[in-house]
Amino acid sequence: MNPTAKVIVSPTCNVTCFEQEKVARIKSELAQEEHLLPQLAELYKLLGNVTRLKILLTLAQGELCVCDVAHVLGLTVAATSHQLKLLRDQGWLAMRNDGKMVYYRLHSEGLLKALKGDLRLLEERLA
Amino acid sequence: MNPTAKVIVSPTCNVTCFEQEKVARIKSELAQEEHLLPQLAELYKLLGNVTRLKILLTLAQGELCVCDVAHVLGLTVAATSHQLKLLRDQGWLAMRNDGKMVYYRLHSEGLLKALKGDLRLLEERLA
DNA sequence: ATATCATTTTCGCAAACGTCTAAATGAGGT
DNA sequence: ACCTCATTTAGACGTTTGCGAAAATGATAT
Repeated sequence: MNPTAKVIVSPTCNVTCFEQEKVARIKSELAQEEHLLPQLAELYKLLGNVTRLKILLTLAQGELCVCDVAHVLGLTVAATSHQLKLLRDQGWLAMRNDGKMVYYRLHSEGLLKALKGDLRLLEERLA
Repeated sequence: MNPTAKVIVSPTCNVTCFEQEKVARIKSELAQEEHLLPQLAELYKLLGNVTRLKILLTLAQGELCVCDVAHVLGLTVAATSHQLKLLRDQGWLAMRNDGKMVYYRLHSEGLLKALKGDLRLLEERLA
């Protein structure tokens, strides 16, 4: 097989491409799951923050009001409320209103299970 | 039970705390897994980016040189190399040197499996 | 040794992030 | 009505991130 036949330069990114047909195949396969990737990345961004991970583990113990969560975290109530909102906006937390208090809790078990699974991956790698 | 007995103001963060003993218990339990949380957050930060997710899915198909990965992504080689390095630095990618070419591949199956699991969580929620 | 070419590194910049302070909202209690 | 207090929102500030452009590496070929 003539090696030069496999080399091509992309018109879009001006980059040499060696395995042209393989790249093309991967691109088209990728395009099919592409619609889910932004959502998955959003989820991971949400989890990529120690404060929010602590919130999830905290609420795994049951619902708490904002200032108690803030107390656990050692953060401002404002900062805590902000992070709670981010988790709630993506549907992972639910809230309950009682007088002037607001109680937050996990909305589903699924997220916590995924989290535990990923933790296991991390522990495996350490071993 | 006297309600005022449960209310306390933190000396550190100056925040009212209602369920003092529950908060204290959660804090101490959290402290035990605290050493793993930064690592877990780092992993999630790494995954919280569509470009890097695409790289992982791309290399799931087998090893590729940097410029072919760049071609799949539609990005500069420099940007691609940068993202590959981030994934490699955390030990999720391996590289092989062949002449002036560098071939990257997944270092373990575990990460991809975790990723698929988290994707499933996302799909469940949509249903 | 010189030129070529894949890759990496450095630099700069615009956008996003995490927290704080301060102001706004909203629900009770007096 | 007014005050108090839990919570949320707005504004500001320093840090981090993702990318491109350009320079630096490193290896091969002539």
